Amino acid sequence: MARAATTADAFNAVAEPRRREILDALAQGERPVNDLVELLGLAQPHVSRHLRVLREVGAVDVRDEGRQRLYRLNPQALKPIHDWVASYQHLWEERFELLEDVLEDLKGEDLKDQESNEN
Amino acid sequence: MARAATTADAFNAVAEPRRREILDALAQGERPVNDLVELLGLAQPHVSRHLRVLREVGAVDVRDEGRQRLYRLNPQALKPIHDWVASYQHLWEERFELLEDVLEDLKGEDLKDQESNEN
DNA sequence: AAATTGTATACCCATATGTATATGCATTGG
DNA sequence: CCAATGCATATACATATGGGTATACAATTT
Repeated sequence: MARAATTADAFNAVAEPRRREILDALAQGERPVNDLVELLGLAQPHVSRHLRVLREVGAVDVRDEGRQRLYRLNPQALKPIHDWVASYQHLWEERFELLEDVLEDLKGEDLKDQESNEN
Repeated sequence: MARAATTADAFNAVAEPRRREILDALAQGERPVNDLVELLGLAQPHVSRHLRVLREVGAVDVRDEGRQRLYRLNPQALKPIHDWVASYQHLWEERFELLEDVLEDLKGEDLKDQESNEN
């Protein structure tokens, strides 16, 4: 077996820096292909290919407008990635959590002043 | 040019599901290779290879303990990924934010007559 | 020292990458 | 209806993946 296809999932699709650039560009709004060609400095066929990959994993949507194809970001496709890394976030922020634990303990010992505050 | 090396950065390293599994396992604590072999149901050489990739991108650290090698998660290596996706988070949560705004407005205007909800 | 255990590395293979280049196919303009 | 424009797809190529299997190496046990 070879490496998983770039179209296998968002993780693979987004591993390619150019595709991240494309998504970054589309985060600012819908764009035709040639806009991206200029922005990335890549040949048009390459951009089209990258867009195809992104489309296949649902990271972008297309819309036909005359002879242009307008690509639009579909951010929800990135959510699985976020969900996965987010579960690690507390690990690199452990120090803060420990601090919070301490504060929690302190609060527990004399919490007669406050009762509810949400964040 | 072929696809970027899996060792190019955390994005590429983590695109492989088995490597994510390994990290998930290590999130619960230091483990020797054979533990992971059993956990993943892969051949030992493959696990060693995956660990090498993860080591090269700094996602894991190793420690020698007798004839075992204990691998440990280094969560900070995942931070760049988190930082990148996090910048998109507000986009897929926009709907909720808008909804919250609306609710806020409704509450402000007449907060006695409110029970319908949207989907 | 020899045997055993725990890992790492070497080699083979099929696959699919990303870039390059050329071509195909709509849509719009004359 | 023909040319031009905006994209997509087809083909060619070097690379390196992940899995398999065999082997090498280090530490411990005997």
